[in-house]
Amino acid sequence: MTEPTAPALPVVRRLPRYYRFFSELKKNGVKNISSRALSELMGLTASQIRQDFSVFGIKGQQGCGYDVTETAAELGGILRLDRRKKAVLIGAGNLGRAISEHMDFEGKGYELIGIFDSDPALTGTVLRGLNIMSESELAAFCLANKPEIAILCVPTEPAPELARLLYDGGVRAFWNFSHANIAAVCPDAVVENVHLSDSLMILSYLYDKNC
Amino acid sequence: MTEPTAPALPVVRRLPRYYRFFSELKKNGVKNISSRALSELMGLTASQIRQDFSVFGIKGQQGCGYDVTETAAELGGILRLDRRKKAVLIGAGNLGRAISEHMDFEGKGYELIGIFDSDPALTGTVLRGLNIMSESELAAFCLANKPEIAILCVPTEPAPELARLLYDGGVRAFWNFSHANIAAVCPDAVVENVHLSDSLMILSYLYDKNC
DNA sequence: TAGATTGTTAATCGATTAACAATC
DNA sequence: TAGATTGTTAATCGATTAACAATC
Repeated sequence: MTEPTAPALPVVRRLPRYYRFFSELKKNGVKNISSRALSELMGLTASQIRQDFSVFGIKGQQGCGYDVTETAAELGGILRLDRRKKAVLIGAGNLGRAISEHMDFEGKGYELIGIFDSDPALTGTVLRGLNIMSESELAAFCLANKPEIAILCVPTEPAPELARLLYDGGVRAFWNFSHANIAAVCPDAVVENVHLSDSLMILSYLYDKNC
Repeated sequence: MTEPTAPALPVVRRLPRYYRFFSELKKNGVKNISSRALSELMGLTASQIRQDFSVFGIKGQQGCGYDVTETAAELGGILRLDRRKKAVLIGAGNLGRAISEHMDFEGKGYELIGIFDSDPALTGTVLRGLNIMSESELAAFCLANKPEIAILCVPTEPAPELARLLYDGGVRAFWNFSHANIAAVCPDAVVENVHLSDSLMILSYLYDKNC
């Protein structure tokens, strides 16, 4: 009896993009699309699309492709955008403020329930309709409100300790903008890293190569 | 006579991380490190590190590993962090403001020389020491100042047109935070996409799978 | 029915890992 | 010299692509 293997990460990482394209097609009133037509739109091979979809049991119909509305809903369901997730944001500096005001959390099932910062000057000021709290209140807040996900917009140095505090408060998912190794201090938590500076360095490399 | 093949993209994407680790080691006064010790630090295999380094001609010494200072410098050179690059930022909303104030551009060789926004209310206000300009001034600014790189912090809809304007003004590299397909309208430009919302959706998937 | 297109299996391609002779 | 560790080649593993029978 073999365990059903989890979908490969490269496939998972393509899901949000599929979701975006199907949402867009739906908005444009497109009813069906073949893997062939979608492949041209997305710059993938039709084979890969069919292969990816089969991993998640997304079914089309021979002769007329995939139902746009149905597939969009399935992709959203696989990504669990419907599932309600309570989130806290740690760090209300430039990045934290931008993330809190720029992202469409609700559209992805996230509910931002608390914002924390170590700077006393920020405590009590309002961001996205929430009073910024002191990091000293974090542990008690977690116990009382049970957030599941934390967004780490703090510098690399304080990040591991804060992550551990959140972990001990029950948080098991981190959206990590720092360079700290969160996985190392939070076993069996999931960590999605966003390394903006790495991305900018890669651009520098690619640009120069291109010249 | 075969063309020397360009380094594979997965290897290139690991370079900034190597650079960060070597910079850190250097800061900590570490003189040498073996691929084995580094592999444990970074969570990679020693084989992969040696393989990656050999792609870029980074040499160690049998018996005592890689010279930290030297390797850090080589990695920085490969990433062209030394090379001066003039950049413009398009879009001074939440995200644009955060990026402009949060990122260490100088440390990566970037010089932010202009910020643009379509909102007349923002025109003339100061951000990172620069007067925000109207997008109507963009074409003339490019002709006069020759930026090489643009940071796109605008919504998806206006992004392609703005990118094309920049492209016509000589910009050949885009750090793209929108969902627009910039490559489609800017042939032979390099595009590094940052899709924050995709990242947040992946976290949602991974978290739920983990439960 | 005939044409289009899926779902899946097999083939290919590329990336990672293992092994080891060379050598500091 | 002996031990450690590289640089590189060969083996393995995994992901992508091609092919095609099934079928709407």
